[in-house]
Amino acid sequence: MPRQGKEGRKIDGARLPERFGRARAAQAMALTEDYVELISDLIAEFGEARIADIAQRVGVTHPTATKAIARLKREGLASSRPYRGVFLTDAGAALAERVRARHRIVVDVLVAIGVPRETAELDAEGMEHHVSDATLKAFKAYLRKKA
Amino acid sequence: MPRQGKEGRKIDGARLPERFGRARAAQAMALTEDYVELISDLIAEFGEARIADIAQRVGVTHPTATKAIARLKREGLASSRPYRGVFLTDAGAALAERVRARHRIVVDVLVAIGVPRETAELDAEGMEHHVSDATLKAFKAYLRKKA
DNA sequence: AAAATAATGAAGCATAGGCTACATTTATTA
DNA sequence: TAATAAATGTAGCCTATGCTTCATTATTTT
Repeated sequence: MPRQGKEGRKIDGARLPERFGRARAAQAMALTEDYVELISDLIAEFGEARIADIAQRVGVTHPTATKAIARLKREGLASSRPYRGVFLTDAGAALAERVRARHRIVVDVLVAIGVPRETAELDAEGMEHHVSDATLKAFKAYLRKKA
Repeated sequence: MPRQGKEGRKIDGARLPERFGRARAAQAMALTEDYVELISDLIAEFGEARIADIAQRVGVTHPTATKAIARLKREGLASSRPYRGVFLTDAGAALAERVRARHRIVVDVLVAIGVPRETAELDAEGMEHHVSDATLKAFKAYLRKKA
């Protein structure tokens, strides 16, 4: 089979690797978003978010949760002191709020389209992390129009 | 702060870790789906899928692509011989076709809702892997109704 | 056909997110 | 208050997916 040589085929502009780089970045952000939202939920529900509860809800062992929290702290989204609960910084709380709002919108759009509510909740959990601001804006407009 | 003790609070049924386990599994599947679809594209376009082209399009170095292909082979989705191109097994080709069809539907739904085509293509790339069969079915019904 | 170029393979390292096992600290309870 | 139970911390290992570097094999080109 011929190799590319000096005049070899070039990558089509519409299919640059950027497409996949996005996916990898989004995946990293997804975990962050999930943890932050969960911490926010726990604080709202119990007044604090503890490693054991976080681990249990995420479905990992506590050392794994500890590592994740350490990452959030590195990123300035959470804070904690030894043997005490985990708290969100202002940045973390703001992120949690954005995530929560986006989640609601994604679910509402899916339901509006005809997806059963329960399925919508499950799928939104994975999909929401890949919804760009532009798409979110379109979703909001769609819901407004529908209402 | 009080610990759980013998009568500690229990996890709410609606928020079982399953939610997160799903996300982790989906993420693993996503890469598989992307590679399989890409190989299918390359074969359709050039008659063969070569490591170098796969790597370039995915945006990784060739050893990384080689590892990914090795995984596909382990999973029975692809085949290859040293210094030759990569091919899909029947299972791999079938998966590629399903992925392609789902991608189209997700993009079409986003566009129908009012998302700009280009944005829809980008976001669909990430979202599609989390669209369950149930949601896909609802998407199809929605598009039929719209048409 | 030899030399140069392109593609593939293989080895070794890094990082992220999992886990288990064990040490330590805090909170309950006897 | 001492003993027990629960929660947290720490260390070390595993797997997956990246990377760089270097060796090898194919293909082009001279």
